[in-house]
Order: sequence, then C-alpha cells, then structure tokens
Amino acid sequence: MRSLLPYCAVLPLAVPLNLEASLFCGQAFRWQVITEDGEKKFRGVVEGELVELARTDESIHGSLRIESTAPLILNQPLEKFFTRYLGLDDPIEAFFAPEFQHNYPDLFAASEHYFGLRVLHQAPFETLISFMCAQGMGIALIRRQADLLATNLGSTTTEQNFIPITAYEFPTAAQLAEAPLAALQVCTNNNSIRARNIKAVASLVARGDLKLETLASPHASLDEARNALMACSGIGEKIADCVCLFGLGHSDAFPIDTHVRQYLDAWFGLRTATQSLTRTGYDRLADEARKILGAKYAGHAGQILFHYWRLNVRGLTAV
DNA sequence: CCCCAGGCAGCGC
DNA sequence: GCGCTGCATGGG
Repeated sequence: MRSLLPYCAVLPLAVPLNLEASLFCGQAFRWQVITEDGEKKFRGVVEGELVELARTDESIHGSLRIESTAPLILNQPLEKFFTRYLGLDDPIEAFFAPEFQHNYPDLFAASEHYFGLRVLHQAPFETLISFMCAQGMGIALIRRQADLLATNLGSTTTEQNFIPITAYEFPTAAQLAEAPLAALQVCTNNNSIRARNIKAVASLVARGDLKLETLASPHASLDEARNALMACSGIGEKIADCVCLFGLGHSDAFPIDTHVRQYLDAWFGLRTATQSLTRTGYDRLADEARKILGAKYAGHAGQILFHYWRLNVRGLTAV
C-alpha cells in the first residue's frame, strides 16, 4: 500500500512514549486518531503541513514513524522538530520530585502506566487561541472550533508534489485581527463574547503589544507570563496556565480545572480544592500542588496524574 | 427540561 | 480578599 505522504522519517525512542496520551494531554486539538489497514495512526496539521505519526511496532520502547507533506517543518528536519514538539528531550525522570516518590509511593506506582506521557510543545499563538475556546466546552466542541478557525480563516494548501492534500494552517494573529466579527463568531459556536475576545487578543499580538516570544520560558518567569496573559479579557488563571505550560514552555505552570481539583482533594486532602476558587485561592492551591509534586516540572507531573485520574479512577475516555 | 462541558468577569461585602 | 451569581452555547 502506497503511503499517502511523500516524506518519512523514523524516530528511535530512547525512552517510552504514550502517543495517545501525549496528544491528548498536550491539548493538540487538531490531531485525530485514525485507523488505516488495522494500524492506529495520529493525523494532524502542524505548521501548515499534514503529518501522520505511527509506532513502527507495538512496543512502547519502539520507534516512531513520521510522515509529512514536507521534509522540513519550520526549516528543521522532521526528527528534530518532533523531538521537541513531543517533548522527547524533556527529562521524565525529573517529572516527579524524589520527595513525592517517597511520600506517595502508591500513587507514584499506580500512575506508572502513564509515565510515557509527554506534554506537547506547541505553537504559542495557536495554543493561546485554542485555549480561549476551551471555557465551558467539551473536548469535541473545542476541537471543532480550532478546526473551523483553520478551515475558514487560515491559509490552505491543496497540492504538494502532485499529491492532492488539503491542509489548513492555523490563522496568524493578523488574519484573526482582520477577520470580520461575524466570520469569527461562526468559528466560536456562535459565542459573540468569545469572538470579540479572540479578535482583541489577536490584535494585541499582531500589533506587537503582546509578545508571546518574550513571555516564553526562559525569557520570562511564569508569573510575568501569566500576568500578561490574564490582562486580556477572556483569559483567566486556568487558561493562562494552560498557555504557559503547553505553548510557552513554562513547565512549572499548574493548570487547575474541575478534574484537577477533584484529585487534589481525593489524593492530597487539599480540601480547598472542592470549595469555590477565588483568584488568590487558585494561586494558593497551585503553590501547594507545586510543593507536593516539585515545582520545576509540576505541570508535567500534574498531567500524568490528571490522565490517571480521568481514565482509571473516573472511567472517562481519552479523547 | 435537565445537566454537563478542563471558566471568566463583575458585583457587593 | 472572599463568595456568590450571571453568562453563552451545544450536546446528551
């Protein structure tokens, strides 16, 4: 069977990888799980290129096959780009601090199945806008909004190397800033407030008044980054933390949502977790979590616990 | 008609 | 600061 995509690379995995969990926990809303010839694959659009990821064998310690419509992504070889994108060069052995392993050996052992999970390092602007779409929505609806933004307002590639491909790049800040409000609202489940907020944030980025590169680690601290983001209407603590963790490389960011509050209560007895969360209450809770997990990689550890909680305790589905 | 979905902003105290 | 409430929309 001929491969759909002309460019292929095989990435050896020195450490385990849980692809399904990574693509979900990194909140890559434009990735889909597909099955082709009985083989499970992951297909998405990254920087305007259509990309497929598949394990070349059933072993978690195997290797990863990458197929792309282009040999390079952002002028980097596929292998190099995806090593960073998938966080394969992040130190998993440091995700859980020794104190945590010592204090919570059972929990540490129980979540072992998801140690192969990685936090994705995604494009800052796409991450920012995608998470602005996440409030009060199910995953499926968030995903649809990101797709609509790309198909309706992003640029399109229809053919590469004589192979018909339809890949929609995520819109640039300038494209979203110039888009008519009505067109934007179509992409945000008809939510006009969200459309306005996204347009305003896109304008800030396009004008250079909100510099995402400057807010990325290590140029800025987590506090500087989240304060700058939270100054925008429509971005609160949780969404700011998600953008910091998934888009700006702040591994100490610890996003707290309903699921995280549940496990903080159940596993660590942080009862404030189940009370209503004020702004300072959120900050205090996040600080306590960082104290328990180890501050430096609290976000990564938190995503592993988050996944374990959702799938094994709550019995929810991955995607 | 109800509840839920990985919150946020505004208000009075 | 804290606690409460309204909000805006689609899907089960």
